[in-house]
Amino acid sequence: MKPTLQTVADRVGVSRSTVSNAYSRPDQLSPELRERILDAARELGYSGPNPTARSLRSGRAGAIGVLFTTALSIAFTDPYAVQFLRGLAEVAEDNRTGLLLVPLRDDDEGALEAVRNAAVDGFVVYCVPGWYKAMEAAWARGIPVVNSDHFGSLFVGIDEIASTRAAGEHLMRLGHRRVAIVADYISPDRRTGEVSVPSVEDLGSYVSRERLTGYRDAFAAAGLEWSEVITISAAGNSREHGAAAAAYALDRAPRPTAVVATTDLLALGVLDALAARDLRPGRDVSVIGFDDIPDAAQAHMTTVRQPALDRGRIAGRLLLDPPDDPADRRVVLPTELVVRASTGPASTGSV
Amino acid sequence: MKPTLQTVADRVGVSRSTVSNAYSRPDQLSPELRERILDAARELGYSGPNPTARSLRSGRAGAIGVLFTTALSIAFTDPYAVQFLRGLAEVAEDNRTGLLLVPLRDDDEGALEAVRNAAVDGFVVYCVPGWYKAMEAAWARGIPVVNSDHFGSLFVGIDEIASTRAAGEHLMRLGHRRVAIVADYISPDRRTGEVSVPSVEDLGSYVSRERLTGYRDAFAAAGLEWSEVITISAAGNSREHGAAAAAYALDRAPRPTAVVATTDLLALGVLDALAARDLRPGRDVSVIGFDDIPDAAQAHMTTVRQPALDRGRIAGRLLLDPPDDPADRRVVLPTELVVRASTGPASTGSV
DNA sequence: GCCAAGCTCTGTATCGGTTGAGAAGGGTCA
DNA sequence: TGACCCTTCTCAACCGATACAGAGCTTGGC
Repeated sequence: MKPTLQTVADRVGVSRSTVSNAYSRPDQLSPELRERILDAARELGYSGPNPTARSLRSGRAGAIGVLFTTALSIAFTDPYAVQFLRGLAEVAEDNRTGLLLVPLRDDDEGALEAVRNAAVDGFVVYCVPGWYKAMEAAWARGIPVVNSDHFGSLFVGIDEIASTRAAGEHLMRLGHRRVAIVADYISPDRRTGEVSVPSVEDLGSYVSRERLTGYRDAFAAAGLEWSEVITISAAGNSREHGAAAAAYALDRAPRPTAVVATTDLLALGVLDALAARDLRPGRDVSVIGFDDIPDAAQAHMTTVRQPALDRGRIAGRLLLDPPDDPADRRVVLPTELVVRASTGPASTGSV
Repeated sequence: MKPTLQTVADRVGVSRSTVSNAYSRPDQLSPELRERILDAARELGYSGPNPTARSLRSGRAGAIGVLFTTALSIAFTDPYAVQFLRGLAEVAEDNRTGLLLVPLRDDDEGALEAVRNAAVDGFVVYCVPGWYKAMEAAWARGIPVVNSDHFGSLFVGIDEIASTRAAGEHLMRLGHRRVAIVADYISPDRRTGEVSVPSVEDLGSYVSRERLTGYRDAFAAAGLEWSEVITISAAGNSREHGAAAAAYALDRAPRPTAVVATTDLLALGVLDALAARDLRPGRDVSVIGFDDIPDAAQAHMTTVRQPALDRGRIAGRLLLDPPDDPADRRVVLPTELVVRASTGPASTGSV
């Protein structure tokens, strides 16, 4: 039988409360008694109060739930995601809180159960497209949730629309009129290939929806109809998927003069696809990404910089100490268009 | 006030147990009553049994603790680590279990508390060098621990010594006699630079200790004294640190004809350092890594392949269902020396 | 010398469920 | 008709701790 508080209490001849205090509120008892208690505990092999029991009584789980899509590895493969997580972990660490990764299965029922069963003080929704019911379940738990789409929930993010609108305007100023967009999560079956996105508003994924909206608006302002823009679905957010998707843009005639992507990882894949075809970024085809991960700078890629680390940190703070004022519950961080060599004037050359 | 089982029970007019059964043991009550209960729950905004309370009673936390060193981001930056984690997550998912990342602070006391406070069913020790007391605390919890150094604990790994011995023999066969080793966690203050490692056995990090031992043995068998081998500490396991460390080997005279590293990430850094000096891998200087991450193949780098995904999977299985037979509690997976272009005959040229 | 204030420690209620024994009611079978 | 069983639900104990009120004893101020 594992020792409990009571075991130790009996051994020392004090009450259970006193042993509890020895661990949780050292100022509540004399140092000598505390020492005796800790000695007895050591002797009995008692390694401190049971975390679960403590959680139940104190009402604090000591963990933040992080909801993931199925592909955990993909999530960790994205430097942006890792940075976000790191910011989150930093704050969690300072608050003596852990990070509970909740892998969501593909089947809805399993995902719901996972969310309902997670012993956490709050959830961060992370790379989870809106069509998962899991977000709903998280919200139903009645604990703080960062970045759900629910009204009144906590939010930290950027002005996605304005960010890509700026990028789009940059492209329009350069004279591009044949443009392709590579995006993740815009086809429900998650395949790679050209898809028709008649109304951006109906997209399930928040991020893709907003980023596409920004581009659409910028293009519209310059007189480029959305229906003329080629939208290509990538099966996942990775360099390889980006390259595969880019093929659908680059191998058609007339070839687009610009290919933009909703993430840097996808955009790096587009650059790979250019290289494979001996096309020069910024001259033959302009490319824009999103996030500004370290590799983007190395690749001299134009992109939108967003503060990933800060996003994570703020998500953590919002969760662990939700502000009362509704205005403070939504934080919008600034972004910046970083122009590098991968964008240039539209090539007027043939095909 | 949040609704509880009792709230729902009162509403429907049944006992608390019955409501509990409605969620956890549907076969114990009539379908109609169950429906009525679930309806009432929905109406009251009750989202299922409190996970913490359930854990307390049932004795299952529903999470595996993953102990990390401080730099969470570093851990996620290593593709090997990500693969391992992915294997673990896969098994966890199948067992309706989450992954609790426990960030360990630098100060011992904080780390201990984090370990003692984690509501988990077991721990996986992950990139934690031996000098952290946290491992001790995990063991003291009396729950399964994978890969602690304790006798009788669960273990999944590879024969590190034999792996690097094979790599070392490969190097010896090629005639190399001026060799440098780049390793992480071999200097307590974690700085970059040449360090003296008189006795490999005393190294705190299990992994570095074993891998260096394998090389030492292979070198010794070929008549190369350990004291003649240059050992260089890297401040962390990353490409950049690897490159920085490599400088201490490459910029000396006579220059070593081979530089081996304890991880692929470090070895890739060594290759970067070679490139910066216009030295040809495999011709001017031979390089060997460890892990065989995808980038290693792309860089044509000789390395030791270990099954990261399987390691994660098996770690998970050991933890969630520890075998009774002590023999089954230790799993040693096979490795393979993958010879690529980064190793070649020792260059006999001047300096 | 007396009362208030402080310091230590105890007792009891409670956190929100799960569990196994058993009660009530209806049906089957000889 | 009575013995027996099955289904459906209730009861009371328990999981391992924390919170809070208050008891007993020392101190300190006046």
